[in-house]
Amino acid sequence: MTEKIRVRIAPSPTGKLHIGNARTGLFNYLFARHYGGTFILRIDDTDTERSTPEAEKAIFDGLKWLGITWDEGPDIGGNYGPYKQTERFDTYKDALNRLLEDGHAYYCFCSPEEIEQKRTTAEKAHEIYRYDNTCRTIPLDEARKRIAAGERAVIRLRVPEGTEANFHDLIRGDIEVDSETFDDFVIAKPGGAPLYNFATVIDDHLMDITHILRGQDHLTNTSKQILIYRALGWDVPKFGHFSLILDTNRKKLSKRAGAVYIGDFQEQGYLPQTVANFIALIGWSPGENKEKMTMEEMVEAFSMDHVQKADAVFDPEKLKWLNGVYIREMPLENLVEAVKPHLRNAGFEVDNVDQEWLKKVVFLEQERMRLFSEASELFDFFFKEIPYDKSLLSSKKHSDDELARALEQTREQLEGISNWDKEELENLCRSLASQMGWQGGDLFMPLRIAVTGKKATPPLFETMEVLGKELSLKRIDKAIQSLKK
RNA sequence: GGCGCCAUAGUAUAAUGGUCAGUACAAGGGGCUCUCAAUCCCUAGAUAGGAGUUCGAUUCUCCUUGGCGCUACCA
Repeated sequence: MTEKIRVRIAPSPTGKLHIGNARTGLFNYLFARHYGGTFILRIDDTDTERSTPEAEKAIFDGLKWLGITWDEGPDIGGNYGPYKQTERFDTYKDALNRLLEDGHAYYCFCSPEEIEQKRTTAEKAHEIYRYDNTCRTIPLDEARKRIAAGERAVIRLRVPEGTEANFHDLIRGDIEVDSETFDDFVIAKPGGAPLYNFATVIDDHLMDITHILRGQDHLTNTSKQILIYRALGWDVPKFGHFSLILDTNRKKLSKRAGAVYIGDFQEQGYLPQTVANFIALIGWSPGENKEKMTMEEMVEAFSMDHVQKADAVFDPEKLKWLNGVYIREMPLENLVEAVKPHLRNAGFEVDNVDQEWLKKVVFLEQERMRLFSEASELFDFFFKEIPYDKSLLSSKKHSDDELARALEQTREQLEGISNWDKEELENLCRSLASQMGWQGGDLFMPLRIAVTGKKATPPLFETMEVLGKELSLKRIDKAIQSLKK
């Protein structure tokens, strides 16, 4: 590619940053970086009813969190600004006027009610609704007079009969569209506020966008936009349409699927690099057996050749696995800091405790954690009293009485231990078990449950070491009591 | 309904006009081990169906079926 590449994402600030938008953004970013092009963020806020500043901020924050940076945008400016559509209305007005003067567009005075009625009538008759061109022949000066007199009118594009709007898609190849389906569609609301398809074309052209890479849900818009490019006499950019992300029921990813907004993943304790890495893998592969990649590696490897055509299901399980991979290789200090907010959230004291101790706690769980939000459950016995469940303690091999005696004996020996560290603990418990004629595990499991309240924990003696002598003995006592009841 | 897009194991994907269709997650089994995890080994599992082109198709063409998207004076 010799031309200077310019790509953009143009989200509308009507909600939080959706994972699909984030992926489209990421692909555009990777494409731009790979080819040394420019990546632009534009805010498509022509829908003033639904656009909010909060949503706009969520988009900025979400992209930044993922590590996606842009070269031009509403917050940092650039040579092709402004980068918000609401600030470009004059530009649209000019283009609209040109189209009107040239006869490529015309005013339409049909009311929404009339249109709606015609539409339903057509549907009832099992006919395809197309605008019936009622206002197509109204001369421009007459239309202007009527508007001046207070009538409301939208602006429609004049689409010649039999017009084709086929195009070549970078991902899908040649797309052929039945020209019968076009009608004179609306490009601006009364008052001249541009509609999405129109504003987008103007902006993409004026911002010198070379490749429009977006979701497959825009595939039908593309043909309409091509008609607008032609009416304006502009070159048509290249298009590529990514597949959609589906939930595990093969439906468009919705809130029911759990996390669908980038902020959700952040809250649940996913690492940004996990999420960026993983969403890149939905619908794209580096072409070799490689999955875990840094942003730099993805930039290096990215190519439209390996972008998938078929829709892809988002698999939350694999995301968790990947996050676990990243967590395991995190420096302990970072992990401690990452986990703290989640522990605080669960009501655990993490600030006024020995930080070295906290590090040990986190270290014990590092390879067991897939999500930061799992921390509170994994760690609870380090921070709060545990419930004693006799049935959990009981085993098939030994009676409760035997168990209680064994624990009493163990407790006694533990009491006199000189160095409360994992080696000592293990040596002592092992010899105790063999004295009793027990398998190590037969003693370790009740001990584990006594000190942690859980069957699955980090290695017992390391855990006891971190728990400390006092607390460990206290818990063993309680366990003995509950066994005797 | 109309228009469009898509189709490799449960999921994400790799590959070639011609070896046992490869990898990862998930699943099952095993090793290690005080449990869990991590890790290692093993197993099962896919080219939607039907025609055609071809010496040969999972790959190219067509049809069927299925899935999805769009069908606004939203974006």
